[in-house]
Amino acid sequence: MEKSLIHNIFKEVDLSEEKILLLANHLTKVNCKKGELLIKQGESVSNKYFIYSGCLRSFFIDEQGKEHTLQFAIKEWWISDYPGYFQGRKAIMNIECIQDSILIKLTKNGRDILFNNFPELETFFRLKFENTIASFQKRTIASLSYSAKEKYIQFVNTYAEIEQNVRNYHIASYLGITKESLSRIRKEIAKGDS
Amino acid sequence: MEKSLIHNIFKEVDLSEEKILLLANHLTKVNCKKGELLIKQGESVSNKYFIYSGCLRSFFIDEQGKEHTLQFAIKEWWISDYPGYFQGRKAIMNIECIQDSILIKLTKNGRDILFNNFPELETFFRLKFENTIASFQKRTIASLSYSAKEKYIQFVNTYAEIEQNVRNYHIASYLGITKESLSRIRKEIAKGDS
DNA sequence: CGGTCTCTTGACGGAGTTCAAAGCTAGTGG
DNA sequence: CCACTAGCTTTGAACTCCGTCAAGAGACCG
Repeated sequence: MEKSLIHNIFKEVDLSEEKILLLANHLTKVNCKKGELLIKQGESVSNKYFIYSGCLRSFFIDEQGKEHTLQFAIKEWWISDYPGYFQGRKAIMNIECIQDSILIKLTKNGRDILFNNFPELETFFRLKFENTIASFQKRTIASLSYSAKEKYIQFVNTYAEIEQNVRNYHIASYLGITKESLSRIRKEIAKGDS
Repeated sequence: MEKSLIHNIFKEVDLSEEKILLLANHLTKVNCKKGELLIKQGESVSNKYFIYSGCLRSFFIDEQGKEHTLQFAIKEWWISDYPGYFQGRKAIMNIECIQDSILIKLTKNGRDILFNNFPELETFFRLKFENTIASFQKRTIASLSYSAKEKYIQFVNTYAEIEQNVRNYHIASYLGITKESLSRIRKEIAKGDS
């Protein structure tokens, strides 16, 4: 894989030539078309993906067949089914490509090898994880405390770039409301702001 | 601090005498009475706590003065305000001792020193973080997909030990419902099971 | 154009909230 | 050992937000 991509992914890490080579051997570039499913609920999970460009989402289908979006991921984010990737379980969610995307794939094996040979990488991922956990805490607070309208406003403020790239009904399913409710909320906000 | 406690905290790590000493220098045992607040919303966050015995919870107070429980922590769990601890922000939540507890405190400084001198510890915490992230994903799925009754049943099944140690109104605020709703749900379940 | 996907609108229903009051329970002191 | 209190839980009635179902209006693409 190209060196420039590797620098793009591991911005915060000081990389020797040797380590770049090591990384290049364990990362794979993947082109992915809109609509493709990279991970499927119930199947085993081998990879984690870095988004170089494009947009993905993870979602869960419940017993009634309803979709619930867990996460959107745009450029420079990582995405996977974490119970599957970290704990070796079957995927509890799907990962879907919602725009043509260029991804960098890291397999579980590759990851183990890199962690064993490359302690800085462990620090790199630990820091990412800390930020992820902090974000999850904030999202949990939002979902416990805010009304549908407040959640939508916070979403737009926090993820303006994502909001422009995804369908409204995906946002609704991320916020835990129906597309009809979101439509009414948007109408109300438009009215109030004019 | 006692060596036995250190083994209890870092079960998965192979510890040399030297490293035990290093750990002992940076961990502090804290006795904490029911009702004490260890971290307060809006203040800075210096510590992370391992629960040796007892029970804590983290909660957030919204603009209307309502409490929302984010997490319970019982023995062998870690707890803190993560946006504060990881990212140096002011605490967005409170951490309250809900039973007389014995805690092990790890300061941010202590943590940095330990990470620099002790790579295995970085691995130890990375693995903890991975599990935390996987749990957050599962909780997010639950909060998006399940009815109040289903969430309560899942909570009882997953955290039976916690359920016996905390007040119902704390559980209600963890599930995102009112104490009255939880009371009605419990009544319904009791009726249905008999 | 014609079809499919997305967003909007309306009427109705239901899960959960709110507010107020009463019933429990456990701890405290006489 | 009982009485009192404070904190917790339960119950009821009215209300509200959001979901459901169904239909229509745009928008996009071959």
